[in-house]
Amino acid sequence: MAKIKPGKNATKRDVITQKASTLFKIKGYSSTSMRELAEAVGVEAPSLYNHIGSKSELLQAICFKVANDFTTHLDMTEDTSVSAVTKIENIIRFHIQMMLTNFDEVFVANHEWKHLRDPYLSNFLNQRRSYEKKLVALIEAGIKTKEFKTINPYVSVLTILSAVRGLEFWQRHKQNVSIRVLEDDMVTHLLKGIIK
Amino acid sequence: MAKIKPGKNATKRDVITQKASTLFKIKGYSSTSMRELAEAVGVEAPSLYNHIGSKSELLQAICFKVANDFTTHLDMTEDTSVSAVTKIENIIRFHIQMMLTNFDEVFVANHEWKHLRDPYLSNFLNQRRSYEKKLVALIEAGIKTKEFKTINPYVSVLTILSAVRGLEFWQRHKQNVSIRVLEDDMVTHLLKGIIK
DNA sequence: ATTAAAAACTAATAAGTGTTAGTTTTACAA
DNA sequence: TTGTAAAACTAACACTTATTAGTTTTTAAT
Repeated sequence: MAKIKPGKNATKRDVITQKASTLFKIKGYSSTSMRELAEAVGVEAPSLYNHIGSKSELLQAICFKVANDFTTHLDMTEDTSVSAVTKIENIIRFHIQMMLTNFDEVFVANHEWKHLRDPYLSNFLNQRRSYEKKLVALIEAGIKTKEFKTINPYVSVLTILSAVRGLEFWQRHKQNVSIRVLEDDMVTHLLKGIIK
Repeated sequence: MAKIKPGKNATKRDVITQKASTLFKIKGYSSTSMRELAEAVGVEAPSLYNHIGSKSELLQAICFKVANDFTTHLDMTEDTSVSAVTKIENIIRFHIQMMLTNFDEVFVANHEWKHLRDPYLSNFLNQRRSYEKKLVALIEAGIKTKEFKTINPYVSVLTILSAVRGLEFWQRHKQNVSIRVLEDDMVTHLLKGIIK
């Protein structure tokens, strides 16, 4: 009785991982049982272990998939020859797009990474720290070219990353604001402020 | 053997709640066991129940304490007769101060509210929604008086609240940026942007 | 010193956890 | 149609969970 039906280019493991993302997002990693996950997949719990190694392996897969996507995009952006403002704008827009198109995975990577165990926990934190450092360097470059105000670059990175993360909360209000307005207005707010 | 020693104006229940805040912040609500909490307090697990009703009651106390603090401050600010800019600035600064002085509780309220059970879950979400609405109204007022750009007020509220929440991540980097610079630069970034 | 309340303790319970072992069923190529 | 590998199943394990019951110890007022 092979109940798990993968889509065209998705393995059964992918299906499980995707359902796990949704459940981890809604209930949290610790509060999601393998029996619940199995039910979401349409299978008994032990059957999952024909496709995955463990529960924590699922969390690892989700977190590092997201981390790698962001790192890859940042590295690409660094190599383009555009102004610092444009680079930052591109990065902000990429974050917004990721939040909108891969919501569950990004949410889990943002909230449940603390349940990773070493060495994965350390790797994840190192990767994130490295990502932040590159962003700080970008802001510093923009300050040097006088594109940006001379505010503390780390505070700006913090402000930008956090604001973008806040799109988590936007999900519930989708109906009132179009994606276009949201993206443009958030970029405007973060680059130019709200004061006229 | 009365091991729990409350401070001057703190009941034993307060001590337990505070330790719970710290543990819930570090490990998450679901991953924190009553045995762990008891150990942190210096007592056996069942002894906790002489002072509290249940684990979930602790989460409720933490979440609503924080929610009420924010609501109270917002209501006070609404009643002052200053410009919209000043009101928003005051609110931003209050959020930053709360993040710095009541970090554990605020963190738990921000991250672990999903483990509340009804009717507390609904109450909490309603209170938060109401808070956001008041903020939106403040931004709208500022747009009407031409203090603010005409961007979507909900997006701005989202951006501000999320940016401030991001101070969670700042904890680790305390050494590099002073509280004063952090607060001022974040306010500047959120009000005036980063572009010169 | 006696007493009553408060708060600690030990022991236990019922439910839920991730996971393994062993077995049966399914899917598919020959 | 048969044989084989993949993947499902049931049963079970060892452990942890929040919480209750019942008992003993501590605290503090008389």
